[in-house]
Amino acid sequence: MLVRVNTAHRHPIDGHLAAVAGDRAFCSAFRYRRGTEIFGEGEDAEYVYQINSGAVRTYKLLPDGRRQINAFHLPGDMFGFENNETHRFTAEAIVETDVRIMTRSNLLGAMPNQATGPQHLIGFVTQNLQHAENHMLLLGRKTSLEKVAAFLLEMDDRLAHPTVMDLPMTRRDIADYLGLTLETVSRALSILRDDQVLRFDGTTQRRLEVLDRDRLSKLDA
Amino acid sequence: MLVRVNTAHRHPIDGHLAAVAGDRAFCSAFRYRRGTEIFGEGEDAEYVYQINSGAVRTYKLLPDGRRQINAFHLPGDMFGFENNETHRFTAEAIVETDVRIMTRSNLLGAMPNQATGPQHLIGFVTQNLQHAENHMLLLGRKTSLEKVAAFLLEMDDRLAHPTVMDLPMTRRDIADYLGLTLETVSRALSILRDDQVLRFDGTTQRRLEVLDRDRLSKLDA
DNA sequence: CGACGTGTTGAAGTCCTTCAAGTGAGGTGG
DNA sequence: CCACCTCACTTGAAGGACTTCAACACGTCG
Repeated sequence: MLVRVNTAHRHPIDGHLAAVAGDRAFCSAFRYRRGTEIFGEGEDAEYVYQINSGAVRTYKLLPDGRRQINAFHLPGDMFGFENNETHRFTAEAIVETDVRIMTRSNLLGAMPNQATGPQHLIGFVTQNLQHAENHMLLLGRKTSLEKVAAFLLEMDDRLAHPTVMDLPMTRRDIADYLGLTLETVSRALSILRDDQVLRFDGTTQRRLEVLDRDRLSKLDA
Repeated sequence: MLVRVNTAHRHPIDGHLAAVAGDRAFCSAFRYRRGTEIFGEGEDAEYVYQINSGAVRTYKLLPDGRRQINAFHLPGDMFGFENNETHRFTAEAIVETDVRIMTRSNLLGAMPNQATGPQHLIGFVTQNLQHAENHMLLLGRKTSLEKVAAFLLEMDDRLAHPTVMDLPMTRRDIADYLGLTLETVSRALSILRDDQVLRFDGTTQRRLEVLDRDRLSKLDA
């Protein structure tokens, strides 16, 4: 499973949720099974979540079912914080996932007691915005191969360049993240495999090793 | 020219910049000619801007020149505020544009004096994030006709549903905002014109009237 | 074991892009 | 004042990248 070690992409709000919010904050644990909805688009934003283990996808749907995944969240990541009262997208556990939960009011109530509270919050939202801006460039202007290369580099980076990556998401998840179909993602991965840029590890197609990061970077525009 | 009247999309930081930041803040005016760069990606974020009149595009470029426009900014809009020290994209005046400028440090220094300062800032960033999230769905999962319909609805809404819209941006700008080519945008607009959804006003193709907002909404997924 | 979920690969199709030509408005200079 | 240039836009035709449809392989799990 994925283990979060990297510091480059670390959230400003890091470490244990309760530690950030202060002692008064109440923080409890929860477990979601694979495929379970954590919260839905439009629901009241009662809680803020931090992943202990597992992985989460957040996405929006069009009326006819077309899906756009905004982001994948890995251990250590915080998600579900909304400035307004309701969630702007749906969150689902990709695999069995352990999270820490704190009520929004507890977090907000505890924050101002610490001088760095509001800065942390702005930093968190800003980081999400930055990711979204980069992703708009990817979605609007990159080719399928560039998209898949960028995805692999992002995962590789967030997993601190492990020798083998064990991706929690399906090809369809990747496709809905990159604005492609699952077949196109599969084809792109096959091309990269044939070009010796990556290697599938074992029988499962989710475990792979990046063999040539330089070439991958060049492929990503 | 565009006149900002609408309240629905109004920024939390509204009204005159200096009024928001407090009396101590120093705020000056500046004018940019059509096509001029206001700031570049990677530059130090010294100033925060608010548009008095005109229009601004913010965008990112790929090494080979492919461009993705994140957002169009109209009178009343604030832009250029970065939580980190450098600008994450380039800003250019689309037409002759008057802005109010305040140094980042002045704004940040004056903000905490007002109880609502940090909330305003978070709200501003959150609003940008919300727009980016919706735009990712558009870029990744909508068809060309849906994209153009969504663009028209967005402009119509931000201009408070005027009888005639006078768009400041070119077809290429619209295309780079929607992840399309200018020809595809032009074709989509022609289809909408032929279908009596909109009408071009006069000889210039930038001035147009939305004839059927309901049909436009249905076309936008 | 057989059913299902996931992934790969091929072939056909389609939407958008690319290439190309033509129109019209606006600006410049002789 | 108008020829001339340029820029923005439209429209057609051809091409291509990605999607859609389809078949098959492999692991997992009831």
